[in-house]
Formats: sequence, structure tokens, C-alpha cells
Amino acid sequence: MATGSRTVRPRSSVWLSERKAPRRKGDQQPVGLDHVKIVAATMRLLDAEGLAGFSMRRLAAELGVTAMSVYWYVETKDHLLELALDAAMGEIALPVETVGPVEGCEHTLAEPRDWREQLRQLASEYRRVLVRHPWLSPLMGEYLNIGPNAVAFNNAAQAVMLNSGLPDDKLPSALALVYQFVYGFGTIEGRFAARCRAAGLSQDELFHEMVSSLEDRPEFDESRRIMEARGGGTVEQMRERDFAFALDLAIAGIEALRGR
Amino acid sequence: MATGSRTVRPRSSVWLSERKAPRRKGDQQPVGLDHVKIVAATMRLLDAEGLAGFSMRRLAAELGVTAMSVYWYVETKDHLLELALDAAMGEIALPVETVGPVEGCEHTLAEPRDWREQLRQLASEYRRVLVRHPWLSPLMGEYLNIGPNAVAFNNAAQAVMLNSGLPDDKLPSALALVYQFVYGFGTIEGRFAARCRAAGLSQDELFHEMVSSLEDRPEFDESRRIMEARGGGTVEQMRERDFAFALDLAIAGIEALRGR
DNA sequence: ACCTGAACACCGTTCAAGT
DNA sequence: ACCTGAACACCGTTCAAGT
Repeated sequence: MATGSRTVRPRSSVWLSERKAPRRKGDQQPVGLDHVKIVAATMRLLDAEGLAGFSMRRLAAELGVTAMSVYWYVETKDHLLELALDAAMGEIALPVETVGPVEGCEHTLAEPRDWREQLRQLASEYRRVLVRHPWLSPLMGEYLNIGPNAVAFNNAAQAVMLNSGLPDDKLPSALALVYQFVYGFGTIEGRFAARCRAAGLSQDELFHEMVSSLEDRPEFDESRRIMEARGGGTVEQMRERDFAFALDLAIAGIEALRGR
Repeated sequence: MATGSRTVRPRSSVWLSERKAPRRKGDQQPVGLDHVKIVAATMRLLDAEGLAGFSMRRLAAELGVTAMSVYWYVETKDHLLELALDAAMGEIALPVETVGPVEGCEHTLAEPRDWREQLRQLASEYRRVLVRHPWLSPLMGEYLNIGPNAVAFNNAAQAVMLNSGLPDDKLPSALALVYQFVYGFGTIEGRFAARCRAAGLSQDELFHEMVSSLEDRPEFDESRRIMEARGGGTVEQMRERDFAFALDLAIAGIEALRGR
């Protein structure tokens, strides 16, 4: 979590408080920093060093500026992280016809298909973003996540699920089942990938190292048996299969119960 | 996340490094602190102040002791948090016949039933613990979570899913679908409850406040429509229904695809 | 309008010293 | 064996001051 809140504070979101006015009046040259540059540098740092390695001072150094300059553009560290969070949500490609007129939405748009394909597509896009930016998961837990890109994503997910044939009052359950699953799956996958990068190992190398470090622990016998049953291939291939079949399960469940 | 790791460190887990030897040799009186007391105080503080409000100095003050005393018993803050994490996992009641001989397991045991009932039971126990201790979710993302209680829980979850009739190679998918869903659901629920406590509002009060604060935002029209379709009752009742039906979907999916 | 510098109240942890 | 105190290298943020 952001360590900014030493004591519990009122907790306003960037999206609920008016933003700092854009500088650069008239036709003057921009002086150096601006909102876009700051958020981009923030995401770069977060990708490179992780959430724990990120600090306002570190960011300022990266921008070649003194520690306090950033505060001219951004109210707090938390607000900045909310901006980075929503920027990352904007990297999720959305099925084209699901995108309503959300102001500030930066999503790229993908091809339309039937609802199962759209669901799989959204899920895999979401997963990819979570893996690409491992700092996303903790931030989503920490903040409200109601920025324009997050809202557009939620609306797209709702629009897709609407075509599943489930009655409206069952949609929240189905949405939670699918997207909480993807969140957890992508979170674990992203953390593992980050761990690999940090250790300088490939995913398969680290995986086998972990497996063999638990070799003599009988509590893990059953887990090992199941993992072996899952069959060969690389870690990545196993994960693709697990992910795809879990979505198949969810879709099958929806198809089974939508008639009631 | 624990801010202990300013720079990236080797990342050993408590469960992978031998513990500090228990003090109190012979029959001497315990001098003051001990492992159990420290973890208990840690959980009390985490419940009361949240993860962001917890610090080693704060804990020491709570224990009536100087800041550095705790370090006699515990290697780092991260190790201490791992101990608290597993202690919380130990609060999950497990279906009795699923518990193998995991050393150090503190779980209480629950009645046996058919696999659907056992699954629902485990899911709801897991959910309750996540809600009771909102600091659990971020810690589970941060650490390996391979303490004795976590392992016993995973083994129980596997044992229950084994009875679903799914072939072994499909078990990881089904387990991920169900328990990642519960994790996300319980995380959101726990955060909302904590927010309510902090604001001094009931869940329904805060909920209606949030809804009405988004009243004039057309991007939320569709969400609002769905929420209204979901029907009346308290926030808690809506959540129970959503949770139960999401599990129904997962179970229906498993039953639909287990024959292949 | 935009940026700086010093300062405040915090962190986790090391290390030498006390009893 | 157990606990303390001072110190180090960090935080986020405030505030008065510079240009």
C-alpha cells in the first residue's frame, strides 16, 4: 500500500476531487514537467523497481528535478498512483461495440465476436495487463479504481455479460466470478514473473527450483501429484491451459444456469 | 506491501529459514515477550489500525517495550507479517476428513458433507477470514503463503475438489476459479467494511452515499441499472445472494464439464 | 507560475552497549 | 539471554522562500 497515509485520512480519490488546473496558459512553452510526463515516468519506475521501490524522491530524481517539484502537479503520492492505475487500465483492448461514451477513455478497440469469445478476449487482455504491470494488483486493492479507463472496462465487461443470456440480477455474480478469478490468476502470474526477473532465472528454472526445494515435505505430496497429472510442457503452457479451462468452467456454468 | 525491502533483497520466507530458537531454557520464568504474544499483538494492531498503520515501533510500544526488543524474537518485519498471515489462515475451519497430518496446523474442524456443501463451506470460511482481517489480502499477494495453516487449507481445498469428479489435470483450473473468486470477493468486502468503520457509517449508509455521489455520472448508468435489477434488501443480503450464486455458477460449470 | 531547500515526523534495521 | 539507545539511510509532506 501507499505508505502515505500514516494516520487514517479522509481518503478522497483523484477522480472525486477536482484536478489541479493545467498549467501553460496562452502559447508559452511548457516549462519542463507536465501531468503526462509524470505519469509516464511513474509507470516506468513502477515497472522497473516495483511498488516498494517507488518513491516521490526517486521519481523526482528520475525526472531530473527536486523532490518537491512533482507536488506542483499532483496532490499526493496516492493521487499519482491512482493516475498510474487508470493509465494501466487503459492498456486493455476492449471489444469495439461495447465502448460507451466515457470521457477520457484511452482504450484501443478490438474486433466484435460472440459473447464467449468477447469474454475470453477481455479476460485475457485483463490478465496480460496484470502480468505486464505487477504493481497494478495491489493498487486496485488500495484505491477505488473508478477512473475513466476502469469505468470503460467495467462497462465493456457488463455489456459482454449482458449477451450471455443471464438475467440482470445474476450479472454481478457472473462478473465477479470471472473477473475476480482473472485478477487472482494474473496477480500470481505477474508476481512470479517479477520474481524471475529479480532472480535472473527463466520461469521454468525458478519453477523447478521451487518444486525441488519442497521435495522432502510430505504436506505437498498431494499438490505434487496433481501437478504431475497436469502434464508436461513449459510453465507457460500449463498456465495457458489452466486459464483457458477455468474460463470454460465459468462459461459452462453460465450456460447451465442462465435458463432459470 | 511491507516497506522493509527498500532495495530488492533475496526474499527468504520465514517458512524456508530456520526459526530463531525458543528462549526460556529450563524452568525459568518467561521474561516478558515471546513468539505467541508478539504475533497476537501484531494481529490485534493490524485489525485495529490496518497494514499501513502497523510499524515495528508501534508494535513495540503496544508491548510496552523498546523498538528493537522485538528483533530478538523475529528476524524482520516481513517474517513477522508472514507469521501473522499464517495465523490468520489458521482461523479457517476445515472439513474434518480433509485434514492431513500437517505439523503445526491449528485449524478447527467442521462437519463432513458432499463436495458441493464442503466447497461452499470452505469458500465461506475463507471469505469470512478475509473480511475479518482486511490486511490478509495484501499479505497473501506479498508473501509465499506456505505456512502450515495455509498448506492445510490448500490440501483441504484440493481434497474437496477431488470429489467433484473432475479429472486430476483439471483440478488446478477449478481450484483457481473458485478460490481466486473468493479471494477477490472477500477482499473487496473487507475493504468496504474497514472503510465503514473508519467513516463511522453502517454499510448501508456508506453504500447509499457512494451511489448518490455518482448519480449525475452517465458512465455509471448501466451499472446502476444492473444494481437496481439485483433487487432490494440490505447491502449484506445482496452480497450473500451474489456470493452464493457465483459459487452456484462455478459448481454448475464443474458438473457440466467433468464428464469430458 | 513553477521550482527549491530546509525541516518535521515518521520508517526498518544495524550495531555497540548494557544487565 | 534479553533488552536498550543512538545512529543510519530512508520515507511523504509542509512551508517559506526564491525566480
